[in-house]
Amino acid sequence: MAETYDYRTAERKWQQRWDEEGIYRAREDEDRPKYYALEMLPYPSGDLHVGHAKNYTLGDAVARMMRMLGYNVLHPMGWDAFGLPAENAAIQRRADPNVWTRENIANMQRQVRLMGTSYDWSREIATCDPRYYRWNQWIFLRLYERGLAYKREAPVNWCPNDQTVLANEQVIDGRCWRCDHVVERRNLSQWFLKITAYADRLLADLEKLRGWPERTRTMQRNWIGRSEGVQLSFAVETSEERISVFTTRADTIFGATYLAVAPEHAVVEQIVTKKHQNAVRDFAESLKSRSELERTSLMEKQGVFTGAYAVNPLSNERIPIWVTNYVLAEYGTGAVMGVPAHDERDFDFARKHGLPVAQVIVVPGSDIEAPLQQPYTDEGRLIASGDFTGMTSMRARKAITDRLVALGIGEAQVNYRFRDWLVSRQRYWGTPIPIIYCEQCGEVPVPDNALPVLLPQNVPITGEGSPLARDPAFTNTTCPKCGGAAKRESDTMDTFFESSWYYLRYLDPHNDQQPWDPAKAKHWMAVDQYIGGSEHAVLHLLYSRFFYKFFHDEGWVSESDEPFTRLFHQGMVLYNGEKMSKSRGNVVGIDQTAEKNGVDAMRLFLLYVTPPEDTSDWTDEGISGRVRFVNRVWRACEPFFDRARSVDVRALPQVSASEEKALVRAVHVAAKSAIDETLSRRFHYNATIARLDEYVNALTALEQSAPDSAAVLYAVHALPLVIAPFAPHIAEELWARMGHTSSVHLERYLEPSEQALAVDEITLVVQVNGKIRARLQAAPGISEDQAFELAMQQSAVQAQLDGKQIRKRIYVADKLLNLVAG
RNA sequence: GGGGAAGUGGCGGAAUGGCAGACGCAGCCGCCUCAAAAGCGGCCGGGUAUCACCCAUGAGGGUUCGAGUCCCUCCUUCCCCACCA
Repeated sequence: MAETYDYRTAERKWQQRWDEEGIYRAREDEDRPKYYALEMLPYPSGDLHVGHAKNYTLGDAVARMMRMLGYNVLHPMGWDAFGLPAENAAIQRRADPNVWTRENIANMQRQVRLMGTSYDWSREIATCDPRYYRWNQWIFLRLYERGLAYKREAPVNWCPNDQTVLANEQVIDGRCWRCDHVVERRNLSQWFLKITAYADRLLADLEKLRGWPERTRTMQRNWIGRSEGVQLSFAVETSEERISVFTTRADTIFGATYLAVAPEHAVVEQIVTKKHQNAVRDFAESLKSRSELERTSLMEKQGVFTGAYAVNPLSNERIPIWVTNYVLAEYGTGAVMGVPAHDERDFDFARKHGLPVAQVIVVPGSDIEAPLQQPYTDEGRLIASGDFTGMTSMRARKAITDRLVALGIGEAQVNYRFRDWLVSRQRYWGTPIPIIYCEQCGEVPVPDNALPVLLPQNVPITGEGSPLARDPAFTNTTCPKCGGAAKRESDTMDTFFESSWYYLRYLDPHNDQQPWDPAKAKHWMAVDQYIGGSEHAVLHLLYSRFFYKFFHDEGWVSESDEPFTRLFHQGMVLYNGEKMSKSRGNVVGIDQTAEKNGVDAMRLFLLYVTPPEDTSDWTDEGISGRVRFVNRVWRACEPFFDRARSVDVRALPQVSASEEKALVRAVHVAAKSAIDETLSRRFHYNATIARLDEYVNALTALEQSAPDSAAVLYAVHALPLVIAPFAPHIAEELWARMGHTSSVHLERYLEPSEQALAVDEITLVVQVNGKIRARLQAAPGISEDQAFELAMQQSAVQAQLDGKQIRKRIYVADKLLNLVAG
């Protein structure tokens, strides 16, 4: 009676063994090339589902492949453990955020292990651990010393539901990224990180990131939003005030027919005339009470006249100053020159409010006297522009900028769309910001030797206001400078702070002298392959690049100033075509799936169902195909354990029959596919697993017809080696059954042999005028003339050539012969 | 409105410019069985005159001896950004 494969027992046994023997532990080793494989660290929300599993399975297959290809692989895992869900659990069911998070970590760690992943658990981190967030505070202080962390009052995004501020990157379509509540604008004093100081490098270095998806680079480019232009000021007729505007189209300055100012702009109060005061105030008030979402979705351009006029510094024309809803207070100077003839928004606004449209650029091929029916936003040759008339737009921009500089009222300027990163949060479950406020000394940083500033336990969390601010035991302290009574900062850090540098802590997770040893960073960085969802294309990936450039400037990391050499976004997993969610109750959990199908089948299915970057659909029928595959692998090997033992898998078997050669070839084709997909970084293991199917199908077939063949014994013994990165448990079990005492995962991968991959016979396609008329079996390397002779003997070819002359012969060696006739 | 990616059987998908549909799922037929499950074998884009030929990779054009693949136009879907001056 044949023994059947018991995946439950085998999986448990091998996971335990790997753990005990620490076979995935990484050590610095100068003799082998290093490879840092990393998946984005998860938030410990409670349970893993097959969506997580896809991410970790892909990363694990890559790490295992690289390990078997001779690389010294670092593959760590940890927990992004601070954040709002823990606090919400505290509010809803009085759970302690610390206990809640620890329990979730324990459960998710169990599930990640259950998947048979090859992580080095000795490097595990949790960001809510004081031994970790201590270094958050340390890094914050270094940023502070460099002037890269600062506090200021600014209009910020406030989520009334989560009772905290949000970074611009966390506001999606005017809504909170976590709870989807409409975000409000508030003027608050908050901590910022000066990411804009790195704007140019963050933008320019995107060019270096050839191993990143193009669309992610484009998204970052657009998010940074660099634009070159000139900032110039207009005199106000009845006031000492001047109004600065930013424009990328200085060449259109003679076409300015009004100035448009944001309602929040400080100059408005100074210049507005008595007569217009009420209208302007009402207008500003009507906008203030609206959320940013309402304001921007309102698209319709509105505005009121201030009664004041400005003077165009080059044409000396007098133009009215309007307050409008379409000028953003936070971008540029909060004011723009309105050029209706050459800007779509200005055109809309001017037409609505009866402002003149002054054309200053020639529209090619049209009568310049005819009034413009639509704005002309392309470049061209200038008219009606004083000294600059006749110049091209490009030349005029330069000349006009030079003139404005000479007049002392303008300068060339670069503006960025993105803003500094708002990092303070009015929440409990995060890293305390290590700053103390003293009445005598002002803002004082906590000294390094007083770190960490511990997050206090047992603080009441109600969901209203900042919990730390209401805890006097925490806020009351003494000033590190003068020793007098002082107050601690009660805000905590955005959790993206922790995740911006965690990949460095893995290198040196137990260091209590510094966040990491720069020598270790020199050895292991940069991350060779980073794998995670595309939802972090801007947020986490931009922040991390910023941090890493700062670390590089400080000399804490060497080599590159980019942390992630190659990036891969895996697609999400649906269930029966629908998004999985707790509320729908259609989440496919890891525990049930592993129990029902086995982990190897689950891993194989996730890699097989689609290319990894595509959205995959989990179906119960689909996984059954891989369960069948695992069982087929077992049945193909089980009767041959004893005989296959003595076969040397590192030497090709002596075989002559074509079926035997075909089987040996199938083994090597599969191995080559696995290697090619890994080294090309395409990771299309769906194709590799199809080759594994063919391998096992060929093996099963030959076992029927020639069970004693050397090819069968070779293919049986090689199978665990070839499937090891994808189905690690059954691979290990088979390997052990064939007499090996050390792990298959520490073996070198099967090296594809040219000889084994070679074919005895090729099929040569014969075309006449591009249509297939015959197929010839021939030896590889057949000459064109020989092929032609054989082709001409084919009746189907003769029939097509009947009465025609061959004008041309196209020959692709070992593939095709095309006869062009007419 | 701008930018990006993609359209191939009932489904997921495969195919360095060279045999379209590998491999699998579902389905159908058969073997095994008292029966079922499992397993094994076969069929499985459409048409017709079925050991053969014709049509077929969203639609239309182009380049080429040859196009699913490259170029242009259009249609559709998905994603991202969206008053950034």
